[in-house]
Amino acid sequence: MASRAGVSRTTVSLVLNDRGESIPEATRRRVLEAARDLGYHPDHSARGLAGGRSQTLALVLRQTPEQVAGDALLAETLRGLATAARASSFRVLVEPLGPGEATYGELVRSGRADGAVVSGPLFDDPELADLVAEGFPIVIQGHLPGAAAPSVDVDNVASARLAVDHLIELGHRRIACITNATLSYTAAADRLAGYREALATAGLAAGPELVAEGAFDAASGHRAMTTILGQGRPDAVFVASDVVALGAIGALREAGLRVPDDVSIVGFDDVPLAAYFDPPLTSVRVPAHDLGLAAGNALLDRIAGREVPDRTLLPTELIVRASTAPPSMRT
Amino acid sequence: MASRAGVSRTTVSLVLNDRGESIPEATRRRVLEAARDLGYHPDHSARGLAGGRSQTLALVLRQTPEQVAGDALLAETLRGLATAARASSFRVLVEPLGPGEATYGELVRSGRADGAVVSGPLFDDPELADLVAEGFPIVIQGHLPGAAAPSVDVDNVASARLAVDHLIELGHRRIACITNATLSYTAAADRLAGYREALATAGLAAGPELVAEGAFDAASGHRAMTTILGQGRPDAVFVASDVVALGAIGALREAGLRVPDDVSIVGFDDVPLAAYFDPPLTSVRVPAHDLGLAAGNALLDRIAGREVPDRTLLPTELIVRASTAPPSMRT
DNA sequence: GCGCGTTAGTAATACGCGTTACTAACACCA
DNA sequence: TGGTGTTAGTAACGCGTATTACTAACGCGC
Repeated sequence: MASRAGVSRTTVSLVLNDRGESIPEATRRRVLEAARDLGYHPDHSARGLAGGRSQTLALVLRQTPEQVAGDALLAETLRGLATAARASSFRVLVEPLGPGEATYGELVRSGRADGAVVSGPLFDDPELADLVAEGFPIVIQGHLPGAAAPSVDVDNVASARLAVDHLIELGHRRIACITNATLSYTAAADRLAGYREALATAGLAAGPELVAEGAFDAASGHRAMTTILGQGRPDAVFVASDVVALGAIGALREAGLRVPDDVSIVGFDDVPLAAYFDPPLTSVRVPAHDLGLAAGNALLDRIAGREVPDRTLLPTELIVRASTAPPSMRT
Repeated sequence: MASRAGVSRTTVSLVLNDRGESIPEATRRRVLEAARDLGYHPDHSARGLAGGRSQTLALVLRQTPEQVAGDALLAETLRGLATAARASSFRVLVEPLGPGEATYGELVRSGRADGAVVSGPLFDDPELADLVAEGFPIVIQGHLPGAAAPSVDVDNVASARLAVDHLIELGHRRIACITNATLSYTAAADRLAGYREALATAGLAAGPELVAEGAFDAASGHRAMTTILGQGRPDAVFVASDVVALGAIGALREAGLRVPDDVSIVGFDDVPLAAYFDPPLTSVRVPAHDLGLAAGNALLDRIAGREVPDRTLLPTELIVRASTAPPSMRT
């Protein structure tokens, strides 16, 4: 113990935690110097035991490995979360859950983490409900209808409208949609709902032949686009994921169609590479870093016992690039 | 304490840690049931304090925020690391370091983590040397010449040769190279060295006008390609990063050149989207998951006091797609 | 059938290392 | 001399693990 440098552990503790109102500058400095010289850092486990806090936030990834690998925004979200955590001297523990593993409860129950941000598919997650019921601080990243935990997300419905309205304003009429995932994912369902709302508001048709489901990766976008093309060529397509959109663009190219001359495309996420797709992709920018930051802050608030809004929706922004254009004159 | 269910803490500890050779099945079951009913999990801090272990691996990211955001393989590596960790009931703490922050030492010194995988730029990292000197288990992901810690990486020189040899075999003679980063990054220098070796072996020229530096992102690839084109058109280009390659392809397209008809391109990393670039990119596949797995296992070995090879190099594989083809007959 | 060494099964106890009351020592003022 | 701060130390606690200690029950010899 650094107390070897002249004082008791109590004093050391007080100084190192800035609780030393009553400690004169001289003593304080002595302690600080000794700590530095010895490279002393209070043992984290001991602190946790004494204080009942681990100063750790868990990030639970419920996605499949493939989704995790393909999620271009994950790193950013993680950075945001870590930034929020560090501002309160917390750290982030990442727990990627394999399929079928739903055992992150131990993390919070054992006090390994003081709370958790849960991200990914959730609809069939009894563990989440248990933990929330037991009063553990949990924040959902994304949206889970009916969950008792606060959630942080982008406004998927409004964002999709943003994208589709852009296509409508350009003059497109026959607008298709490729979802980012199966509709059991609320994000996918919400984006599709936004698409439908936009069409309805504009009085445009939204027949089922204009909608196809993607599944996170480019391959699924390719398939979905092919399906849609098989039922007639749309003027434009709203693809609810940039990665899926890349596959869709490939399918269009193979069908001999040009983007945006023949078909306009809007993506979603504004992945770092989107600006370098061919053509550069018009997309809805998701503030990934802020999402992590907001989730982290919400979780820290819950841990501190503060009130947190049930639902936090971050704004998105449409980034217009070259994949969208007015319909060409040629029929 | 779960001992409320009939026995002493000692017994509980023995049962829960499978140390109970001398505990009859009946008692064992009783303890297990009580623990389940109460949702009891031993307090992690207390265990850490008693055992002197936190069962935590730190992943320290020394990269800049932009590099982290653009690193398409990070999630995979993290997954691999987490997989290795969990197999020994460790968890992973991620510590993204902002520029100028070099203070991850506290993580290990305070016992918050039992060891660390350090990834990213390292050449100016005195903290790393200190920690290694103090005997903390550290594994470097990547390569830092002169560091006293074991490292895990792909064989960048050999991998680059793989890529360039492919171009040579196709019949290309004037082969350019765009690095993935500044040459102060050993990975970039090594890949460039591999390129040069391949050319030298084949007796081809490698003039400085054929080499340009990228810097992690697509924009830098665009710039680098433009520079190279300004000094004459190459037959093929080895771009030491898929992301950078995408920018380079864009520059070629803008210059009116077709890939692979006019210029062949080989990338590096085999990012998930590479197969959907236009054209699908020939690339060197980096086993990101295995890299994380290997780093994790090496670190766990060090923590357990086992010997670890100084340097582990994982093999890569060339994935041939449509961005490379023999030189066209037209001059 | 008694005494005793064994062994099995479980409990008691001593840490580990901080934090946080609470307390003691000392100086100074009234 | 008693009051009042100031400064720092003592002791209790948090909750496991590991080691030692104990208590039955058991086997065996006489």
